[in-house]
Amino acid sequence: MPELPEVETTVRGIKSIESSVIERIDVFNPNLRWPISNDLSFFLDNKKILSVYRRAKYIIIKCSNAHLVIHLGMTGKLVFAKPKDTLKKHDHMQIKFANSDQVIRYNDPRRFGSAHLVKNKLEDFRLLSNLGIEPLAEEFDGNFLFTKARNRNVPIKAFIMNHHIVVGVGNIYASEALFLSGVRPSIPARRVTRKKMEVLVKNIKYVLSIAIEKGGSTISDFMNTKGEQGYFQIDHQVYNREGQPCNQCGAKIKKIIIGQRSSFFCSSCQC
DNA sequence: AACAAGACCTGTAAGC
DNA sequence: TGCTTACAGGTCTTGT
Repeated sequence: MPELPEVETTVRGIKSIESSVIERIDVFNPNLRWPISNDLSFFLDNKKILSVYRRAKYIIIKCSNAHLVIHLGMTGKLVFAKPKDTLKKHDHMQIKFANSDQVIRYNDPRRFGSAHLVKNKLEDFRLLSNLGIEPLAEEFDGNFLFTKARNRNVPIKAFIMNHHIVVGVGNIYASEALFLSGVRPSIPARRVTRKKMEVLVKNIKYVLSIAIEKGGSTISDFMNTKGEQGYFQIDHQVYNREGQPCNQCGAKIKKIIIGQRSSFFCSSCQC
């Protein structure tokens, strides 16, 4: 469950582990995108969790002596369970908390996710050090995006999904934000006007915020595992609606491939 | 520096 | 029913 709102929902869902002590970490299957470090347990057992937060789509668990950084990839999930619950297929690791019969398990069928032990400065960690701005930050505005887009010929959709520019805009919300902005996903980034960039930024913030709100509404169910519920509540205007009528004008939604990713748009509303 | 394409995996649904 | 194929929410790495 990977787009930014789902990651944010996950972070909020596990926020309660802050100030808990990790009793032990068990790695059942280290094979993720990168192998899980085998000294995770050595460094983090009996350490206190100071805070849990998100940067881009990374979940950061700050412990007293190091950071545990988790990415959910395409299909990763963090779910609460009881220690005696039987392991599920694709459970890769488990964090057990002291004085509690609660564990968090990381499950990831496609293994595009990862988990890292960061012992040194977090800012220097190679996967975090070159990231762009947070989409919900105030400094992310029309001027910022317009300026960054000078001399950039990539399609605007690929541009807003480039996390060296802005992080956390995934394939679904890129299509949705472009539709709401009346901007065709295939046009070169440099050709989007300043005014359109302002609208686009507002809509990126809008779709992500709404999705976080909706995901947030299922947080109480989160511990019961139904993590994906929030995701499917969201009404998509264009995503995955090829051939169906546009909700604004009735024209058929089209699908094209941009940067090897499916992209959906209305050729009448978006130019 | 910028961009395109390849790579990593399994599960599911559609097509034959 | 069973086999084959296409495709899926991400992003790092390699090659032009």
